[in-house]
Amino acid sequence: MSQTEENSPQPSSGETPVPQAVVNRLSLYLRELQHLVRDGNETASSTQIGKLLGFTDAQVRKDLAYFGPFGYPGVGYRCQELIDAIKKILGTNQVWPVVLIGTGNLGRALLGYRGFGNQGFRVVAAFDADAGKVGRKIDGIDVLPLDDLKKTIESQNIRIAILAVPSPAAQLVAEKLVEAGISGILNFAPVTLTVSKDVHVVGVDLAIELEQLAYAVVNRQARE
Amino acid sequence: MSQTEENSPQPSSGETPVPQAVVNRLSLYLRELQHLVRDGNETASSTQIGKLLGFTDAQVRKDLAYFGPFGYPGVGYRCQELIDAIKKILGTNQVWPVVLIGTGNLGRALLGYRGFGNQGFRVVAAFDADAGKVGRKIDGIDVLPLDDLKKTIESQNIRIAILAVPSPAAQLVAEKLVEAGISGILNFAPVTLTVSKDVHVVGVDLAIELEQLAYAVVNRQARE
DNA sequence: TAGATTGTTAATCGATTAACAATC
DNA sequence: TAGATTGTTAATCGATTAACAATC
Repeated sequence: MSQTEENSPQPSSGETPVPQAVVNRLSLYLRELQHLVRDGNETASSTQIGKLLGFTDAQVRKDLAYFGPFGYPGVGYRCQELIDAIKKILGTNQVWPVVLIGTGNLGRALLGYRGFGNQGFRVVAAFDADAGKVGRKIDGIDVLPLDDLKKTIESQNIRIAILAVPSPAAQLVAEKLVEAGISGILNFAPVTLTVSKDVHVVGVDLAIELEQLAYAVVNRQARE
Repeated sequence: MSQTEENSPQPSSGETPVPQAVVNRLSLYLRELQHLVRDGNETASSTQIGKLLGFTDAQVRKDLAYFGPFGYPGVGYRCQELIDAIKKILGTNQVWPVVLIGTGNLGRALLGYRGFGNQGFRVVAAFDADAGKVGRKIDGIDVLPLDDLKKTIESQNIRIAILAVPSPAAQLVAEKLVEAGISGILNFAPVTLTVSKDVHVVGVDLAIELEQLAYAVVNRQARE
């Protein structure tokens, strides 16, 4: 843990803030670079990276340059070095303990999801309002009662929560999370959460993702 | 089914294409309007809708106006009417049959997810490469062998697939889907899929979503 | 009518791309 | 050195916001 902002390579406050779109692509660069390393590549140029992701080379360079001069003229970017740099920027060079609320269908799947661990996140506890589910272990993780939320979050200094409860409960649970000191919520309930400005919410609405596909298919837009 | 583009209210090709960001927000408007109706609201103004979602009133009006003059000056938008209009635009005024590939942790959770049905999607079949899983029924849906993919997709005229297979298999399965005639893929594998330009891919990478949260938390950006 | 709210135009703001000197 | 590729500036492009006449 210890996700403090000390010695982070982000532009210090006061400078141009990094656009959200850039931070999003940063995660994609990271993922792609990890694949490149796995395939045995030592370096990659902005053109190569861009081709893989469908971006222009200029965009790749500009995005990365927000955070520092990582590239080597004439050579490109050293993959592993850039991976380490991006992880540090995103804060995933260390492991974040996270809690999961809601052990329904989706919650249980998320508990078993291996992708989190690979990228610097570890679900340390699960919570459920249903007394019948409390006390179980799912994929080795204890299911605790909601009453233990604050205690757990405070004692383990947890900053991020995954919210996978039914829609009608989402707002209330979100408020409990904030009250317990959480600063980031990954919300799977298809509702807009209202939280104070210093709490960050990323929403994943599976139906919305399908709707976007439906629209694209109906309008048969060829990409590019 | 019959997701043809006949009598859709989208701007006919040749006119200004609607920005992707607008289509994304359209889904959010839909979701919010459905909540408003559930709460007994007959009409809503652009200011109200914007407040709920954190957008300006001007943006709400401009977004909606891409698709037609849905509002009533002095009154606002009639919620149910706008819901119906947006559904038609997105293509979800009819039910889309979809297939799911991969019945691991995540795949099974998606099979049980109720949110799809509410929004115009129905999973009609699941597929798995593992012969041991084939033949089962999960949440009432048959698990079929990958060999049946093309047959199923063609016979039921399926356009959209949900891909929840392990990363190493994703690209290959995606190619099979495209070969079978799929035009839209909701991809949960943390890889960039390479498909022909007329196939649409929406990616959901759960680790990336958490990374975005981590960045926001580390940089403790107050929103707004 | 007066009040509310739309659709739309013009102004602003921000993000992407192209181009190129600097670098290895 | 020649070739490749960066970081960055300026130009372009697109999206958001403000303002307001038109409408109910």
